[in-house]
Amino acid sequence: MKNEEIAARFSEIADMLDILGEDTFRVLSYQRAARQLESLTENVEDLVRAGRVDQIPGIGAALAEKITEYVTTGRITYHEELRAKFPPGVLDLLKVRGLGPKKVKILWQQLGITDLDTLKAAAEKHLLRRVKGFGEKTEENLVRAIELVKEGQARAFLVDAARVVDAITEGMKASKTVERIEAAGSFRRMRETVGDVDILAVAKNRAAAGAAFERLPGVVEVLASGETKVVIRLAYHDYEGSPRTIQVDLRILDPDSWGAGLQYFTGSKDHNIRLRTMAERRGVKMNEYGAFRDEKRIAGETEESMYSCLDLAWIPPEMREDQGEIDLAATNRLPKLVELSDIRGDFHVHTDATDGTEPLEAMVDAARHRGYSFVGISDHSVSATVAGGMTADQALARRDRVRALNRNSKGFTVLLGTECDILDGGEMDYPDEVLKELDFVIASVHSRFTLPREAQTARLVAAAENPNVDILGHPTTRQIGWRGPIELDLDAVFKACARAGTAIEMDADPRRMDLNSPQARAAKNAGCTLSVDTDSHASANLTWMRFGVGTARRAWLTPADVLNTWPLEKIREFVR
DNA sequence: GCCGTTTTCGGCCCGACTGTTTTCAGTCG
Repeated sequence: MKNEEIAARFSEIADMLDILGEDTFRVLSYQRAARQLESLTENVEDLVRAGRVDQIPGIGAALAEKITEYVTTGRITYHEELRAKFPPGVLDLLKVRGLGPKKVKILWQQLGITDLDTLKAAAEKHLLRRVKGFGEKTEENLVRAIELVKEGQARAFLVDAARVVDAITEGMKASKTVERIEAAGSFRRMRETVGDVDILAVAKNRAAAGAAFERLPGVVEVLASGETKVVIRLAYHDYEGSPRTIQVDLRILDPDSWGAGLQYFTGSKDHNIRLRTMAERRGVKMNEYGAFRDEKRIAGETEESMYSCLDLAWIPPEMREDQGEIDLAATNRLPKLVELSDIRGDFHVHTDATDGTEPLEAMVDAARHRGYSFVGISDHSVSATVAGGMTADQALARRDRVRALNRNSKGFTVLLGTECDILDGGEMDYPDEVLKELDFVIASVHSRFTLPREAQTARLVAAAENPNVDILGHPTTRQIGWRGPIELDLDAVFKACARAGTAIEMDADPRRMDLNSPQARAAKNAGCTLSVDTDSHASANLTWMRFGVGTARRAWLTPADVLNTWPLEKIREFVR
C-alpha cells in the first residue's frame, strides 16, 4: 500500500519544515496527516480514484493534492525540493534524544555538523559548549544518546513490553511505596510494538516511590527525575533472548486524578486532542488532573467520569485512535469488542512432528488447561522443508492418535488439520483427497515472497477460493524488523475470502501480527471472518492469544467476527 | 496546513523536566 510511503514522506516534510523554523502548526499538520495515513484502513489509491482523499480527517486541499501527485506520479515535488536543501544525515540528528529542530538547525548552520559521527566527534572534543544553549552536560548526554541511535534501538514487541510491565509492577508493589499502579500508553492500547512504557502510580510519598523506581533491577540510566515524573532506561531480554533496552516513564498521580491521568496518558494523542477540543467547546478544560468548569473540578477520579462529563460512553483503550470511535461513543453505538474469555480455541498449533518443540499430547494438554473447548493441530506440509514438513501419509497417519485423544476427553475436541503451503501458482501442497480427510486446512505462503504483485495476488486468491481451504494463514507474511509484507492487492484477497467463505488469520506471533489491526478492520469491512491464532511452536506460546485478541480489538472486531469464538458445531459447519 | 453549533480568519493541548542562564527556551510526550 502507498499509505505508508506517503506517511513517511509527510513525516519527513514535517521534520524539515521544523528545522527550517516554519510555522509549528504547519509542521503539526504534516505529522497528524502522516499518523492518519498509517492507521487508515482504506487503500489511499482507492480514495484518490474515488476523489475522496480530502475526506480523511486532517487532510485538506493542499495535502490531498500531494497525495494525488504521489499516487499518479510516484513522487511529491514539494518533498523533493525540500530534500535538496538538506545534506544527507541532518535528519538523523533529530533521532538523538535531547536534540530537537532548534538545536539541529544550530548544529548544521553554525557548526556545519550534518551527521551523527561528526556530532559525536565534536561533542567529545568539547566544541559544542562554545555555542549558546549548549553546555558541558549537553555534550556528555549527546555522546550517550548518539550511541543509542547507532544501536538502532527498535520498538519493543508487545509481548516483551508486557513482561517489562509485569516486572515493574511487581517490583514497585514489593517496594510498598505505591498504592495503585497500572500501565497506560500504547501498551494499554495494545499496539503491536511499543516505543516506551508508561506507568502510572498513586503514592503517598512521591519521593520514596520515585527512588524505588530508580532502583529497580535492570535500570541502566535515569533520564529525568522530578516530583511527579521519573524516566529510566531499563535493560531486558526480548522473547528470543536478545538483550535490549527500553525507556520507561513513571507518573505519580493524586488519587482524585487517577482517571484523568489514565485517560490522558493512554492516548492516543489524536484521540485526546479531539476530546479536549470537544471539551473546550462546552466550556470544559481537560488535562491529566481532571476536567474543570470555571476552576471547579467536574471529573477525574475515574476514567468513566472523564468520558461521561462529555456525554460519551467509556471507550475501550484499543479503540482510542481517532478513527471515528468518539462519534460512536456519543451516540452509544460502540461495538461490544471480542475479549480473551470469548476465545474457545486456537487453530494454529505446531508439534514436534514438524518444527514445534513439544509432542501433540503436550500441546493438547496445554490448550485444555487454558480452558479452551478445542485445539486445532496444524503442522507444516511437505514443501515447507526448512520447517520439517510432513508428507500426506504422515499427516493422515495421525488420525488414530487424535481419535484416541478425543475418545478420552469430555468437552474438549482435538481438530486435526494442516498448515498447508500454497505453491507457486496457488495450488495446494497436498492433493484434494488428503485435504478433505483433515478437519480443517490453513493455507499459508512460505516461499516465493518476491513474486510480482499481480501474480502474488492471483496466487492467494486461488488459495482462498479452493473449497478445501478454511483459513488463509498469516496473509502478508511480514515479520517485524526482518521482512516486509509481500506485494499484494489485499482488498482483492479479502473479497475472494468473503465470497468463498474462507476465514483470514490474525497470526499473533509477536514478530508477525499478521494481519495487523488496520488490515483486519478492512477485512471485516469487506465481509470476512477472522481467525485469531497463535502459531504456537511451544506450549508457552499459547499465551500470545492475549495480544492477538488485543489486536483484534484494535480492529473493532466483535465475537461474531472471530471464528474461534464460535461454538464448535458452528465452527465444524464453517470448516466442512 | 487544517478547520468551523460564536469563526472562511484566527485559532490550533499543554504540563513536566532539564540545562543553561539568571528568568526561560527547548524538548518530550
